[in-house]
Amino acid sequence: MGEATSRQALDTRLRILEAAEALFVEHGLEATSMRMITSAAGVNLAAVNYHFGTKDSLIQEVFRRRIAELNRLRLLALDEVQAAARDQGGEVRPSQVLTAFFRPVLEMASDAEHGGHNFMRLLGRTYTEPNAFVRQFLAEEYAETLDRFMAALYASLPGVPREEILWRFHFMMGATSYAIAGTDALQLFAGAFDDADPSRLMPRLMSFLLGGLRAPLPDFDRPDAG
Amino acid sequence: MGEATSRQALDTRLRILEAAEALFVEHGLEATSMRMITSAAGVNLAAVNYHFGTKDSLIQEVFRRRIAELNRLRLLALDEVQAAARDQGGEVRPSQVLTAFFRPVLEMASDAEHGGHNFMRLLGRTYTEPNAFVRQFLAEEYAETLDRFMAALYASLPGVPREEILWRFHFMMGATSYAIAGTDALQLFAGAFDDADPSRLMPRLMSFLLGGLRAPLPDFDRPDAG
DNA sequence: TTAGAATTCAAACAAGTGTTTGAAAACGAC
DNA sequence: GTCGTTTTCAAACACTTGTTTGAATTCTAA
Repeated sequence: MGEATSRQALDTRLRILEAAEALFVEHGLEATSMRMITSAAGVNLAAVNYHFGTKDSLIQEVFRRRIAELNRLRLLALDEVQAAARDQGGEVRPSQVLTAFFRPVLEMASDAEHGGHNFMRLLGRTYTEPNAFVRQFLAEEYAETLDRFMAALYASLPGVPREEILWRFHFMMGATSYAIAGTDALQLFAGAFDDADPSRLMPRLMSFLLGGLRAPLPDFDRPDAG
Repeated sequence: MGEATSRQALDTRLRILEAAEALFVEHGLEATSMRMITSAAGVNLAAVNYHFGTKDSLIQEVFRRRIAELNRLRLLALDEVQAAARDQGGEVRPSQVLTAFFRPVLEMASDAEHGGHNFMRLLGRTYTEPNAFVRQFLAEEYAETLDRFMAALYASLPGVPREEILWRFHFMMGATSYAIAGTDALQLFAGAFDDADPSRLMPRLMSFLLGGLRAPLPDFDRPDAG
């Protein structure tokens, strides 16, 4: 773009990003071709390469802008609960840390107006994405945010082995990923989710996550104990 | 194959299936080409089309044979706990239902000898697979097993709304999927899993899942309650 | 050993892939 | 209006994709 970028050029860039995002959700990264993207966006085929360089760079940009916003909201929420705890001389509770991390995801996922809705369905499955460069890039984007949240979670659960907290946080991300995907992706339970009200998803998921986090620690000598 | 199938032809079929499985795990379904499969299997390019028809049929067969075995083990385990409960005049406990469903997955995933190890990593992410025909096919393969397990879980949790049990089971599948993927796939928590002993994964996951299943039901009027 | 089916193989097929090119058009500042 | 830059466009590039073909080979059963 260089020095001057016309309004129309910005528009083209944006149309490509949003068309790509929607198609990535629907068909996956590999199965979405440049021609599918450009024709959906109503722009010339060469526009992607002109504005983004390569398809991989476009993929990267699709993820980058949404994750940046998502992590901004997460860290803002964490700042707030930590400040409130300091003011009251108390400690941040584990549930507050979880809420700060997972609420922004669900809110973006259930927000039909902005494009976040589509994207969150994409993000959930990208964690296990085979494409190496996507994985690498995603890990980098997440690193700082995860560090801060894990530190907060460790502090809120003194005495609990960090290894266990880490694993449980990992499990929680899986549950959340399916929570988002399940609202409109594959229906393994065909037509079974009668009550798929997105506003009820958050409390549903939060009570499950908290239950899992607070569960008795595993006894490695009695593996089947429940 | 028709009337006679030579030992060598069966061998070719099997080599293709196993090469395809390994490559699907590593690169994904779309990104794995016929030529990658046949050269990894050491067979001619046309062999896939000869033995399986199309690439999609091959994909289907890769999933079918593993899922069939997985669900066989699951239903066997469920039969056992249900028979034991009948003999003792008691009821099946929720933890027993969960163990019957999730233990076979983790056992196949941690079994390095048979090919199940690779496959489970693939299965976890296929639940959110964009490819429509794969989703459709997977839902069919799972239908009967899921019906029996959900019925058992409902029976073991009288008084709990089925809608909530369904959602929680859905969350559990997500947590399990990440549990398997996380042991060797993307390391969002870079190098953080010091203790990735597969034999400890089962108790770790089970205590988390049970904690989530037993969590207080969500209060839709106080969404943030924890 | 021989007839017939099953399987393998090299080569080619049409269609689709991401990317590049160079000319045409649209733009913003003077 | 003019100049120089930015952006669009149609066309082509080299390459990969899944699949098909027909001949050569291997197997099985009589």
